[in-house]
Amino acid sequence: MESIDTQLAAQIRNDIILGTYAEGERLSETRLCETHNVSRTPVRLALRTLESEGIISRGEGRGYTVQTPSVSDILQAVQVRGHLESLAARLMAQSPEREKYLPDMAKAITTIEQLLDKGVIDEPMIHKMHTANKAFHSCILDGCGNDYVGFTCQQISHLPMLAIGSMVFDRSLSDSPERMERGLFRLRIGNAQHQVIYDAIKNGNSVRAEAMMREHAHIMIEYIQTFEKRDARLTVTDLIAYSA
Amino acid sequence: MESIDTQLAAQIRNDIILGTYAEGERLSETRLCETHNVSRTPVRLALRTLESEGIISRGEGRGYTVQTPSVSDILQAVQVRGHLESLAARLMAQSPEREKYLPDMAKAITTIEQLLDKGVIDEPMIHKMHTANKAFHSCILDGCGNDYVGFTCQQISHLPMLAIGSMVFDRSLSDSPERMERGLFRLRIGNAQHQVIYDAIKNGNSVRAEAMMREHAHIMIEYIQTFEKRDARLTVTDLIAYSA
DNA sequence: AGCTTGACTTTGGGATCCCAAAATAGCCCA
DNA sequence: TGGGCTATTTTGGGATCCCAAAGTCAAGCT
Repeated sequence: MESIDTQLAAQIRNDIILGTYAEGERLSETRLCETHNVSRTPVRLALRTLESEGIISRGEGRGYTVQTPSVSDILQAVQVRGHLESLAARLMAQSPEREKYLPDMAKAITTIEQLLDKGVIDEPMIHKMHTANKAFHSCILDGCGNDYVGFTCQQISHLPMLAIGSMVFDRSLSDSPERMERGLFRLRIGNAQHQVIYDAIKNGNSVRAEAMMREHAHIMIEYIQTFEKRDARLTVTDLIAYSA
Repeated sequence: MESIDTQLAAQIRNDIILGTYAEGERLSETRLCETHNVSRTPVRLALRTLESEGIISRGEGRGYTVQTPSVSDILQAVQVRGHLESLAARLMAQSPEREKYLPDMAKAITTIEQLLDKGVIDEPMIHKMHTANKAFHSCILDGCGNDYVGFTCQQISHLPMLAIGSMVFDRSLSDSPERMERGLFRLRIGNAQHQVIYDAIKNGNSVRAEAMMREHAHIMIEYIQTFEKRDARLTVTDLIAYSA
């Protein structure tokens, strides 16, 4: 059982990300107590947590002000995470202990390959893809030997699309076969990059590992930007619908 | 006036970093209440803060366990920060709004140059150096256009040597003139790198800006490693004494 | 009428209390 | 004597209370 303050933090975080509160709105402890039917103790702990996440901020005077993340914020955070992952890839390629993680990485690549060979993108497939992708990326963060890379990634992982191994799926691609094909193609490119990253890390080619991971991370940014082009009014809520 | 929980968090953090608590020690809320003569409310808030900083962790069961950072941890965190700063330098070189920060950066470089020309390293000089260095690095983090770079840097800035603009000074260098000269030489190299980074950012040369910032960050790591070579039993406390 | 000042209200920080879960220790039975 | 079960104590989560500081409003003064 999770403690109330953790749940509460999750709820409020969700509300903020989904835009329930207005940007810059001041939220008071007592109000949150009433709306969520809890006492002030867990509320205060939850607010403290959210403050450290940067989702709310304790400005001058009373009360916390809401900092609703925008699509542009998400893109920025994705860029930071990608950059950190590229460091992780480089470090792992130089780490003597990388052997331990290589089998899991290879397995993740194979799993993704098999999923793609089926040629369909549906909910269970997306879920399995996400699991395998997460496994692959976690291996690199864990195996790089620098705990702070993973730690700093964690610090922004509460944002939408920023959990480790998050992927973007165009939900509209099941509309037409050609779009589906395009979606699959993009995912195949992603997995080909996984393979290159894997080989580079295995062979100790740190420069190539870092460069390819950077490119790999860049794919998500570009993909999100295509969404923005398609719909200039893209919201964070839309993005969540696109993420796994 | 700072709230009690903030002070308390700072105190406990300090105690942990200085090694007052044993690694893996379980610290209980009630105990901290007695030792610091406060009630449990601020203690709980402080522990929450420290948990989000990764200095303590809430493992299985009761109580928090202390995670004393080691010299190796500091080195890892410095590496992460350096990598993030290299991203910031690249982004700033690509940002159209970088103009605004260029004068302050130039000024910081000039200030450091003038301080170095005096040829002495003493406390007030170190303090001024730190201020100017901090100004330079803050400009890049602020001017890169990606708020999350600075944010993630903040997340590890509670560790020793990881505040933005932290510098390393060999306290033993005032012993002999040749050591002093060597210290000055190292600082001059650092400022020369500042100049290169500044030029690269100004001219929009993002590749060079990133590469030079990476090199610049690497200097601190190497320097700390020379301390380790000199004294294999180097502690975090020693490091703090070396930092500005 | 506008400004100032003082009373009242709101709100957040801190302390204390209560309770449930967990750790511990002791006890009983095989 | 050892293993498992229960009783006791410890500890942390949540609620409530108190107080001081900040905000607000209104009345009085200029």
